[in-house]
Formats: sequence, structure tokens, C-alpha cells
Amino acid sequence: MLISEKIARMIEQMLEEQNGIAEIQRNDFANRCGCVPSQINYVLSSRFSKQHGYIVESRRGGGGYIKITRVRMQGREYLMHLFASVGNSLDIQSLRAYLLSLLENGIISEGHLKIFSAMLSDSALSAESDRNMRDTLRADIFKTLILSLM
Amino acid sequence: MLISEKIARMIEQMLEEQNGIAEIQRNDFANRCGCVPSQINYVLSSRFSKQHGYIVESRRGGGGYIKITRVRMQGREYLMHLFASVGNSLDIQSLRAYLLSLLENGIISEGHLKIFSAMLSDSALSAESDRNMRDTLRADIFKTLILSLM
DNA sequence: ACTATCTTTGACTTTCTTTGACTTTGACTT
DNA sequence: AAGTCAAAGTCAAAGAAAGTCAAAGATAGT
Repeated sequence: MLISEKIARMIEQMLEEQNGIAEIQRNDFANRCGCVPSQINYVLSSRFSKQHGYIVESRRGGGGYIKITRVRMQGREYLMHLFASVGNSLDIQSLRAYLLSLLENGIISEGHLKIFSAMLSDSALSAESDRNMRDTLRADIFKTLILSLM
Repeated sequence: MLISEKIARMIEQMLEEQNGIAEIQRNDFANRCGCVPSQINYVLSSRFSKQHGYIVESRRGGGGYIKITRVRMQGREYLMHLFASVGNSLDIQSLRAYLLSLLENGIISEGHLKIFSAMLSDSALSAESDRNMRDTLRADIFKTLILSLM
């Protein structure tokens, strides 16, 4: 298994045990994970971003820390928040994060996740050949989807 | 026997043994098959596509993999037929007819119908200003939807 | 034989991960 | 207030895998 995955699982476990809040010291934690400190940042940005449904706060210097909070809002509130946070362009990676977050929040099922990612995949949208336009289109359709889930 | 066929059989055997799920590492597997890595992609796209009743997922980079899942579902005949009958352009009225037909055949729910109509409405696709292109796009996305329902 | 389709191959691209050198920030000491 | 040290942040290079595409080779249909 990848180191990054191991790190992610450790964080998830902490979140589970501590009611959605995990606080770590980067160097220390990296040591326990057997990786270089900056890899913690990589894991956080690739798997615990805002789009994934987490808030990450931190402080540098002596007594520094990194705090990861899982946000779970209900239904409508969450969807409104989501709608607001999608810009006018949406790439595949961000879409995936959003969909996973919808799944985690119990708003869509795994089956839905598959359907929606397929419908919004590059190949489904290939009629639009320009990449930037495709991302714009994806954002529009995804926002429409959010609205119809409300 | 063709190499491609040999590869296909190996995958089928894995699916048989592992309950419809096969996970491979492309380079490694290609090595064992005595072929070049990209031939694995060829085999997957020519024999394990959605139309053939499989779902293929993958990840690149370190720790990458390819996962093949066999899907067996009822209504598959109907969906294939539907898929074949959608041309390369689809206007709102025809879309509605198709969606109603899916509903009547018990393949989607009313909730789904609303969501899909919204996602494929003119306003969701308004980023594409050309009307014909929009109908093309709608056809592509709808066909992708059909595939992901299989 | 001619053509269309299916296979095989390999060069090039894209995506994801790991690592480490360098920068910035904050707390504590003097 | 300045200096020191202990964090965390940034960024780019290197590494590891999968994807794409087009050219060349093989096969089958007419």
C-alpha cells in the first residue's frame, strides 16, 4: 500500500475516534508514518481538501500544529454551501472530490456517483473539444445537478 | 491463438476466480502476458467495454492499477437497444420521450427523471451556445448515461 | 488483388507520488 | 526589540504508473 494511503487512513481513524477532529504535529506525525514532513501536506491537499469536505487549519513556529476537521452538514444547507463553492469551471479531480463528499454526506449513493461521474467525464463531454470550455460546461451541469438534488 | 485473446482469457479467469472483480497492474501484467503494456488497453477497450458488460477503473502514478468489474443486470437488452437507437443528436423532446420510456420500464425513478432532465436541459448546457452542438452534446451525455445504467 | 477491419508495437503524454532544499511564521530568550 | 530556534509551508525535480495515438502488420471479405 502507498504511504500516502496509510497516512490518509491514520488521519481518518483519528477523525473517527475523536469525533471529526484530528490534530497533529507535522514533524512528529511524519516520523511515525515513516515519511518526509512535506508528504503530510501532499496528503492533506490531495485527500482532505475543502472539496472533500474537510477544513484544515494550522500554525507554524514553536508549538505549531495542523488541525483537520470533518464538516458534515445536512441536506439542504450542505447543498447550498456546495453550490456556492463550485466556481464557473470544474475539472475532473475536483468533481470527483465533490461527488465523494456528496456520497459521504449520504446525499447520493455509490450508484449515483458512478452515473454522475460518467455523465460528466471528459469522454461524455468530448463534443466540446476545448478543455477550458469543457470545464465550464461541467461546472454548469454539476451546479444544475446540485439544484435538482435540493 | 492471438495474444489479445490470451490476455482476455486471463482476465476472464481472474474474474471467475475473484467473484467478478479483477485488479491488475498494467506493466506487471503485460510482462506476464509477454506483450507491450498498451496492448492491455487495447484488449480492455475491444473486449471489456461497458457495452460488453464491464466497468473498468484505473489510477495512474505510483501504486497505479486497473480494476475490471463484471456487471450483470436485467434490462440490459433494452438499454442496448435504446443506446443503438439514439443518434448523434438529441433534442429536448426526444430526450423527454426516452426518459419517460426508461421510467416506464422501471429502470429509473421519477426522482431520477427530474435530475436527468435538469442536467440535460438547455439551460444546463447553455455554455454551448450553438444549438446543433448542444444537441450533439446532449446525445453524447445521454448515451453515457445509458451505458452507466447497464 | 483490394479494401476494411482488427492487432501489435512503441514513442510520447498525463497523472499521481515521493523527496528534499529552501522559505515563512511564531514563541521564547536575552 | 532583536535574535534564535522550532515548527509548518512551498515548490520543483525525480520517479512510477497508466493513457493516447498513429503507424505498421495481419486477416478476412468482396
